[in-house]
Amino acid sequence: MASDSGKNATITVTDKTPRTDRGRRTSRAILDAAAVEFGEKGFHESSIVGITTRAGVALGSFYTYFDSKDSVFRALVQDMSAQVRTTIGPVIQEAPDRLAGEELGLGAFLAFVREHKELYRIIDEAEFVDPASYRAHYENTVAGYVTSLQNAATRGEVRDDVEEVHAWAIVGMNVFLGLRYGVWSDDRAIADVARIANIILREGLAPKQGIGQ
Amino acid sequence: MASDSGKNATITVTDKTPRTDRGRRTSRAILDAAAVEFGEKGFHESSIVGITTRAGVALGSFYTYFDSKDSVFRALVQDMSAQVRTTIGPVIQEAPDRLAGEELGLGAFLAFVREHKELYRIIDEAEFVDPASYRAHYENTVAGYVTSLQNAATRGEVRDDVEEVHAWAIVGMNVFLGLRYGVWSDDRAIADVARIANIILREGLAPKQGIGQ
DNA sequence: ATGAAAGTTGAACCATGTTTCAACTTGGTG
DNA sequence: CACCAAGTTGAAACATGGTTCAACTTTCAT
Repeated sequence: MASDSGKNATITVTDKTPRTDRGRRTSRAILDAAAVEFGEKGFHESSIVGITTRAGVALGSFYTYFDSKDSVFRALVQDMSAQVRTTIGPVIQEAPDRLAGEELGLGAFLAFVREHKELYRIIDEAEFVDPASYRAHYENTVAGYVTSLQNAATRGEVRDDVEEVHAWAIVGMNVFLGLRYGVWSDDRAIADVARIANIILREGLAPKQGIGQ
Repeated sequence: MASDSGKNATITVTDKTPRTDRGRRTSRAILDAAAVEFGEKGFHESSIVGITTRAGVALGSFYTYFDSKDSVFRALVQDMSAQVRTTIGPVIQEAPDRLAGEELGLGAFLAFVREHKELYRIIDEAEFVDPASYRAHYENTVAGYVTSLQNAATRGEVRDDVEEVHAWAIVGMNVFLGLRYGVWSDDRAIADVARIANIILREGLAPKQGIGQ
């Protein structure tokens, strides 16, 4: 107001947000390339040159849109974290009840992981590259689970003492099943894995009771 | 036999194994220091200088016993992997039945993790630094679980269709509980966490049945 | 058309940290 | 006591790759 004349105050926001379409395109290209590069070689083996080469832009352009190697990685983690939530969440909601939702959700998760092995790796590596995001990712996930499970409890769909520990257990289960049957190998049908895991959640590992034996 | 004369064939084994007591001592010191350094700063933030300084030896001594930074890390992963197995295995065995063993085992695991947060971190980071060892670690763990569960099944202690998927689910559950309640925070009593997780394994999440409701 | 803002470029700078190596010390053996 | 293998040392060579920057091009509003 005082020292500036124009309508558009020229703040020193050396914001790295692209201002034109061209910029947005390049920025996107770099982000996508980074996802591929990080997913393929891991954070430390990856290089900015590798990223910009994949993206088909010059090295320097990277710094037009990102502050550092860490910062793209962080951006990516946020992105993936959200993507997972957005993909799986709705699937769980649609199910008739929470436990059925759990099976569908795991199925969707496994499918998603198989389709995006890179994403998985990136989130996992965040434990070391960007611990805060990693923790945030799982704490958010778990928080969502707790709420959703407790709602289900009021509807009598799950035991009424569900709490955080249950949520962490389920999430851990799913994450490992994702690693083993999603990332490492496709040797088992997604539906089978999801079904078996779901039986654990429904009945536990105890031997079938009352069927005679 | 043919070309060598002495009793002790002078092979060119530029083996880095220490030959004297002094050597063994130094080697141990370096390995221990490496465990601390890696556990504290992670693989990539760690440096050889950091390790040798902690160990109280000169930089060069490192290369008397190890080939590279990667190689100590690998040695360490093997070590920890074995340590976990050796600590937890017996605890499970001692239990009256498999499901009880699972609860005791998880308790022991949580205690172990709290006592050795570094170790946990090292094994986890192996996923990126030394993927083969990481995978081997968990595949071994799971293989042990499968055998042990199937034995339990023949004794009627768990459902008789237990297989790999169940094992991965349990391991994943335990790993995440270890991360959350062992590494990240001590805010919950180990026994409580182990008990709740065990109830999941015994009964699942379904609401208590037949108690009225 | 034209000027300025936005975007692009890649060589050069720089920091970091691994690995090598030749001189030196230690400790035990004949 | 002399000798030698084993061990120790840390300065220097070396490699890698993140980050900067000043010149250049494109875009678009006036």
